[in-house]
Amino acid sequence: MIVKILNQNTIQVNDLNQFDPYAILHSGQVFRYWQTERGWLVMSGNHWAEIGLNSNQMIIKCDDTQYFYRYFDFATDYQIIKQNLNIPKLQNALVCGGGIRILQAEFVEIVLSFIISANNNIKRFTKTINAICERYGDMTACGQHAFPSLEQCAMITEEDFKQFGCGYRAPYLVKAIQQLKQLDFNQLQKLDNHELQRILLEIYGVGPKVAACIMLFAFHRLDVAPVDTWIKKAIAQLSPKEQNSILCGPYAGIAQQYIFYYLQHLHKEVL
DNA sequence: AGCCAGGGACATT
DNA sequence: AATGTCCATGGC
Repeated sequence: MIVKILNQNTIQVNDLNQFDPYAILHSGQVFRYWQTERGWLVMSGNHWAEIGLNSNQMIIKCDDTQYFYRYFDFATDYQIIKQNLNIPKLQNALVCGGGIRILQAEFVEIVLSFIISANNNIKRFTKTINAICERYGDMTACGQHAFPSLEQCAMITEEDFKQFGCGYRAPYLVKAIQQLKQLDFNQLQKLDNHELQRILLEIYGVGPKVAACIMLFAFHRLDVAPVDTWIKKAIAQLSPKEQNSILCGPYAGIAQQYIFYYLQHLHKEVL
């Protein structure tokens, strides 16, 4: 077993080869996390979890173990997935980010976060997202504000979004929030990739890349690979066949995630 | 100072 | 269907 649920608020992680909190949190899936004395604090929607070491054991203390068992995808064995991703050009990235897991984050939070992410940089839009949460989201027991509920989001005006630095994406967000009211996550979950993508692309401000992020990070469609400017540059030097082996297949989304984290890691090393 | 950022809407061809 | 242009704004 990857983890053991000790009680209602505690998960013990046994296999650290497939759980690297730093890599997971810095792989561009989610943006509401903070470093603490012992490790990391993560918020997803209105849920929180603290990941840290207690007497040499990796422990997750959280408000809801069932929620975070699903969030961290602990039912999936990533060792087997990694064995299936025996693509030569992927091995460096796989060694670097071997502890990455694909999270199952909140639908509304992912949609709005990635609309804000468009043609933006991670540092900047993380600030924007957190500022919106601090203004409109409820305070929680962990000391951080929740991501605003859809009802709370619906109170935010275009001018408000602009004040938080959303720029030209402000009107996208206002309309997208109204459209989200008409969608039901549980119903969308039943759709196949093609149908789901078609619906997501109707959301104002959502194009092919953001739709792919929503499908991978909120709907856990592991075969969907978002292609952003970083990934584009990385695969440009590969042959069509190599590109195909990475961006297609049942775990294309995970392969892409290893590459994205690897690029970010190298970028930081250079600086 | 100028390029870039986990792109997308919209017009033009 | 494919391509081109414009977009707010801070990080670097």
